[in-house]
Amino acid sequence: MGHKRATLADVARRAGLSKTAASMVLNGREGTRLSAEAHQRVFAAAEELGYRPNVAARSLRTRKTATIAFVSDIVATTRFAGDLIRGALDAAREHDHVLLIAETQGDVAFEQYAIDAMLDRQVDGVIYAAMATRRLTVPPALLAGPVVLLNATSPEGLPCVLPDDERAGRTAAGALLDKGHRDRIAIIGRNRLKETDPEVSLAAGARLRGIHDALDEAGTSVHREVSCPDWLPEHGYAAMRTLLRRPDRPTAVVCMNDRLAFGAYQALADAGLSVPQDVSVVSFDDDPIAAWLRPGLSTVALPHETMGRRAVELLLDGRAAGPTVVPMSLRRRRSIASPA
Amino acid sequence: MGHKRATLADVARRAGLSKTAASMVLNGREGTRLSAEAHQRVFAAAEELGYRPNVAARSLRTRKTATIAFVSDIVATTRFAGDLIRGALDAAREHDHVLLIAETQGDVAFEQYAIDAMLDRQVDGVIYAAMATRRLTVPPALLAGPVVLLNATSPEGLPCVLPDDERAGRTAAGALLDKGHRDRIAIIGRNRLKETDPEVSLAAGARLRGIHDALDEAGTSVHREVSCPDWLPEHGYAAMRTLLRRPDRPTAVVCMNDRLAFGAYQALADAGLSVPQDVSVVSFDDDPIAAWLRPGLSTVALPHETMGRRAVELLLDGRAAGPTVVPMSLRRRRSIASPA
DNA sequence: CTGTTAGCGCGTTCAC
DNA sequence: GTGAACGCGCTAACAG
Repeated sequence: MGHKRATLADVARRAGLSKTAASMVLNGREGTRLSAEAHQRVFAAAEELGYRPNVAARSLRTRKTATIAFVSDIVATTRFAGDLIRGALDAAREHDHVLLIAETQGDVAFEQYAIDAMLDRQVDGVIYAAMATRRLTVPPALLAGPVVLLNATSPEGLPCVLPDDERAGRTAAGALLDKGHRDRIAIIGRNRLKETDPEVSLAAGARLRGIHDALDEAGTSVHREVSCPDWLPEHGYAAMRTLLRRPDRPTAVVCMNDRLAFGAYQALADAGLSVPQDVSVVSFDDDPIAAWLRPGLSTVALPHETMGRRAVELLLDGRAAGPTVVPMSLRRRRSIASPA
Repeated sequence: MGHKRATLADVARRAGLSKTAASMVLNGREGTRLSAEAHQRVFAAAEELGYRPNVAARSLRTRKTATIAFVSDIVATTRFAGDLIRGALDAAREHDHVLLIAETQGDVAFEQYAIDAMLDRQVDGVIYAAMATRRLTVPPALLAGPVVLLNATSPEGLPCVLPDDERAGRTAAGALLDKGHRDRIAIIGRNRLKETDPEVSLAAGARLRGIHDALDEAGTSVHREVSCPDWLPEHGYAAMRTLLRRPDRPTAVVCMNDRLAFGAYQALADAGLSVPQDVSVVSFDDDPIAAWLRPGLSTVALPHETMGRRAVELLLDGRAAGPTVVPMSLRRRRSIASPA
């Protein structure tokens, strides 16, 4: 690949100057040390030869590769991984950097491999990403250089980027309160494990706190809460069915994520009820299905692209410490109405 | 990053040998040239120092970086991008390689930037991926080194990896025929642009041919075909409604992708019809929603993970030319039954 | 047989 | 403005 590329020596020769001079000119060093004429000649030569520096050679001296490692636990599983990566990619490009990616699949051996591979390539820093917002422990090898955690925190208090799930909870509940819902708001998706183990999820507890706080402040409280073994459509379906079995049906439901909401929609349809006339629904994530549902699902969006971007900015900036919280905003669609 | 790493010189010194000896031992060169004892000493020293070669330094001489560029048009938009990448990542790891990723966003300037950045880093080859199966023209700069197209072909006849959409079409139609559907099979998702412009889609035409061929061979033909401006749920919804307006309602429908099928499900539900008792549905892609729908949607899966894997295998193997076709298989769920 | 010396590859940087 | 060394690992040529 890239066989007969012009080297700095070629440029220097063509410009009739030394490699040193060429290097200085091309790197914009030393304002007046070289004549304007020398500048012209070097630029012209570089242009004519299509010169591009060899990053490997350069990094040997400078110890900078303009390359960032993006290591995540799982890239393929969730639709959101792509947004995280895209944001990171965009920011990297803006700063003339490039991304080396690897995934650990939650496997210690793979993780070790990935980290070694990145370090062998002298990356300038690493972004360590989790696909579910959670706390994790960072492999010690990473602590030697710049790291930022993406969608995760760690006990070490490293710089990290997190979505603001607590405010998202307030936002979701607020959207319902604003429309006049009050004493018949239910929650679908309580889950003890997700709520109590920060290594599993940080989102569940935070969203819940936000919801409860908002209702508290409005002088009311949750009507009913249904637990789910996981946050999948089938669990949302079952949860909504149990809510509908009771006579005092809720006027509104907040689902802990969009997949649950999808299941809830199905249960409502099966029961002959319609959204939002009979029951309003609000949720979290802004999964693509939120827009595909009929009526469109109002949901508080995960700002994954922004988060990915912020992570590389923090990494390149270098002076960040502690968490950076990215706001989540409500995508208003048609699933919320005033109670009948 | 990686500040005080041990160098080859450190290893050699500790082993009491020259760098040459250490290098040869560590690279497994020259069977008997060095004593067994020397081998021991070098290995021991390397082990004790945690030595790992500096890839940049090595590549300066060998011109190999054990790094593959993965350049795609769009990573974030579709859920499938992740699978393509994951497959590539897995195969890369198995061959001790690493992936440098970039996306062009369909923008010529971004593409130029990405390619230059990859080439500057002396990647061993590039995988050029498209998120929708289509024909594209490869930037000339890439033709200088090993390239494989992923989910795309090019006029140049470069090595490429494609899903077998034509057989997928036969498979989908076959699943319906097997259950006894015959003269009332409809298609949702005809689209002249996708079917005729290979730079837009190669999948549409191929799937359609497969479906038609299978019906031909069964001595029948398509009952009705509905065009859609795009392959989104809303278009599937509209298409199904137009089918249902006619008195001779189809007994089965094949949707050109799962998102259309999702819309079709909604229209059927709105009409009070049920899948598969009233209408059977089969589709393509195996989007996650296929499993979430009720009943589960039977669909012919895009083998994205396998394709990603195959692409790096082809690239590293080096001797491939022309297309490699990856089979698509039917995910049997509950959306197909015998006609009433 | 067992090993070493002396560059090389490419760009940066120090001392003159 | 320049020569020469340097960063790190590989390798042709050479020597005990």
